[in-house]
Amino acid sequence: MSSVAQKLINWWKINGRKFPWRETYDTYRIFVAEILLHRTRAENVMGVYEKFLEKFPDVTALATARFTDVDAVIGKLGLRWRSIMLLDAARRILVQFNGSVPTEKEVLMKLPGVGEYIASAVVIFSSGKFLPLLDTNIVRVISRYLDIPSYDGSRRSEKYRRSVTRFVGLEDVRNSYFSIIDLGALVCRASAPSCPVCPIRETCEYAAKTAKVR
DNA sequence: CTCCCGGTAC
DNA sequence: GTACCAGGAG
Repeated sequence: MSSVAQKLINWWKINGRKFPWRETYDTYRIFVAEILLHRTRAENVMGVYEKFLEKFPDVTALATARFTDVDAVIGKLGLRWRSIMLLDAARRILVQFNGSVPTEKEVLMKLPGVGEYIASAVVIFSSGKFLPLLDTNIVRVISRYLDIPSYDGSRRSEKYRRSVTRFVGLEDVRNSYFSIIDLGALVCRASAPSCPVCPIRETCEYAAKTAKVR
């Protein structure tokens, strides 16, 4: 394992966030969580995730629900169209896959509301297999650490997809990704990053630059 | 590329 | 008031 990945995991074991959707390997629960986390702060998802599973414990329960009942639970997260697509996706999973969420990325990506990120996330977090995963947090961490300019399309950039491997320990892909995401959310924040407490500051280009300016 | 969209932090 | 959020669709 690269030392960067090792440092991130060590840091994460002490400072990482505990979310219920991180404690399961169940594809349905992970699928639901990733949809809810779409462009939405994890802290805000916390409140509705448990309630959602209580109300819709499996694909069948969700697929046979009315839109208004689904919207009543997650509507306050915004992005209403994703509620519509989530319900649509559940119905397709029930009919086409007999109620079990697909575990292949290409199949997942055909579902409404599921793109590159969510499909990869479901595979990674349900199986522990490695796939490149790039969200807002991860892109920001990589951008700063390697001093690569980031733009809106960095998520699909081949350069970024290759760079991810330096931050992920293949022995523990799940927790490794959690550690990068948490670093981006807690330390390497979009505004006012706390470089002094960062576990990988010693080899970070951004930290070196800002230290020089100071 | 733009828009989505409410909640929260600043 | 503005920026930002575990992205995806048109």
